[in-house]
Amino acid sequence: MRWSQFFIPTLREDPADAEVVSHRLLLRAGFVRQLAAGIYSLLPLAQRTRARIEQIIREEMNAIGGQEFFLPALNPRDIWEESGRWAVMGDNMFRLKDRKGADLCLGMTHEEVFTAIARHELRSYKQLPQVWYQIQTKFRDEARPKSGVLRVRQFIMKDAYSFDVDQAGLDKSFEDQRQAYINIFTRCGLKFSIVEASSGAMGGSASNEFMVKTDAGEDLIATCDACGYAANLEKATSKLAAITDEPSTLNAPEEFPTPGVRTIEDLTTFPGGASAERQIKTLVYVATDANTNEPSFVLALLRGDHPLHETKLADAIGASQVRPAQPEEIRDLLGASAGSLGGVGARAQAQAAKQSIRIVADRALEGRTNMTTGANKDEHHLRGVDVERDIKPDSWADLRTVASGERCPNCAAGTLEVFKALEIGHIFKLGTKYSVSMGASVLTQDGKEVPIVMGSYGIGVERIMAAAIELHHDADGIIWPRAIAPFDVVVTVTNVKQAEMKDAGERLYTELQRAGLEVLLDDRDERAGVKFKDADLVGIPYRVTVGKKITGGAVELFDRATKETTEVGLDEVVRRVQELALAGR
RNA sequence: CGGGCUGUAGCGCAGCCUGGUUAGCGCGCCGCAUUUGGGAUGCGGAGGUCCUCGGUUCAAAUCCGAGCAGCCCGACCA
Repeated sequence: MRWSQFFIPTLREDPADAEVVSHRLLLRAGFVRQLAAGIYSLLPLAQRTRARIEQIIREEMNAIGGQEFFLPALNPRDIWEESGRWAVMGDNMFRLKDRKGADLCLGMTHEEVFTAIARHELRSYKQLPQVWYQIQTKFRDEARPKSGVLRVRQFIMKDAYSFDVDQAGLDKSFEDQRQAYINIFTRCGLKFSIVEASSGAMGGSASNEFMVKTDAGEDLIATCDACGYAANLEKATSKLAAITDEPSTLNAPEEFPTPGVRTIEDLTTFPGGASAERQIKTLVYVATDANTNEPSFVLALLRGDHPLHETKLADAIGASQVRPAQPEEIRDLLGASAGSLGGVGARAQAQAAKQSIRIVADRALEGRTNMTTGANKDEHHLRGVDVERDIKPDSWADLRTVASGERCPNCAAGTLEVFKALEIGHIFKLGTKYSVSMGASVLTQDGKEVPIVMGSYGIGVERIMAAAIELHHDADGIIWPRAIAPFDVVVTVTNVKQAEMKDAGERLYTELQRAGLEVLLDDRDERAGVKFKDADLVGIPYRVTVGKKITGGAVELFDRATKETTEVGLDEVVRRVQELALAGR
């Protein structure tokens, strides 16, 4: 392409609304323009990068036997009713009606459509496994689109689905996808972590997220450099130093007045109180059951200095969502305000209020004795509490949020660090959630009908683009990883009015293209400085500068990443660029 | 959905509080000249429903009301 004819609307100044780096640079370098909140147009440069990313994805998907489809984005209501997600998706789903008044939606993901195909066409174990994928537009009516292309309402996703006859088959398909993802993101020049994650409303058993560490991300992950342990904070655990409780002289908890004490912190300084590690934190939640949608009360117990992770609580009790109880709800239930709550006698209190509660205790409380907690009576606490003897939790679960500096759960020496991260891919073992609800089954070798065991695997294409920028940029602009740059090399003619330079640039342009490279020829009648600035901003990995040295048969080769310039003879520049650029593919 | 902020030329902004000639600045854009290796200089020029609707007023970018849109924080997020 010739720059003079190619649409690259670069901006000199930073756009006012762009805060995150990738957003700012995608706008400034002429890759995208915003149409509405969370809706972006990809301009020709972005379209080229997108095509390269998609090509890498296709190659890796095909390498594990994936077959490419293209499904409709416009979906009828009925399949979403069958899976139960017409209701579950709530306001996040774009809905519309056709002329007959029938309900339609725009696809947020495609489990339903792929499963609808599978149930009609897959009959026998002999047809399995199948790995189906597509690269397609997804629609999600985000409550708050933000951060440029990172959180949007319309985006491109590679979504893949595997269909197996049994769990062992799924394990293999999942592992294939995992390896393909590693290849894809590595080829795209991204440094990433694979973390254990909660599968949430997708259902299913296991899931891995592919995360890029960046402050532009919205997730928090914990990683251990020593052993490579990595988990989303909604799953992460850590090793705690053991606490030895002093034996209590009490056979039962003893109540004592604590005027003015409203928090764990207050009680640590209260005469006769207790340090935070020796207190039990009692939180009241209202949980919505994932199956029945019925609300119920849950008491979550944690060590006084440990924060609750709500997703862990929801996962632990099979709730689709949890919310903190309102102050009035708490008073009706336990007869006291937050600040004086406790698990001791809580069941009886709730029963008296004609409510039932479930008590879930964090594992850090296992075996703990002689602790202090609220008495369910305002400004009174109990001391000498033995968690198992006096509270008898219904279940134990990991509920606490880990923090930087805690010990790795997976190795002896490591320490956890918590980082902000951006999710670029997510793979799920779905199991039979959709095949059962939508009736997709096959016959096994011994003639038994079994639901197909499914997996679901997604990659956000624009997020790869944005993550690459978050990771690779400097004060002058983007530094594209070579494999996904919109062009391999830009030939910059410093002065197009000088015939010798112009001609040499044209010749190089042709020769580099013949060598199999994607080449941009900067043939604009601009000053050299403008062209250098633009080339840096757009982030093309290599620049061949055709300038005054052309009279001596030499040009300059500029490396965008290192900013090093080397003088190269005209006769060898094509070979040099070819070596460098193709090495990155 | 709660809280905060913003809407004036393609982009970045001033003007608004305290209403009053022709709405201004920088960048970009067009023409000419001189320049030509890191976002040139001079001269000339084009470009505006001041977000929308309604109200107050002799007079509204400016005051009042409603609405719409965008950004940020939070809640939410297959």
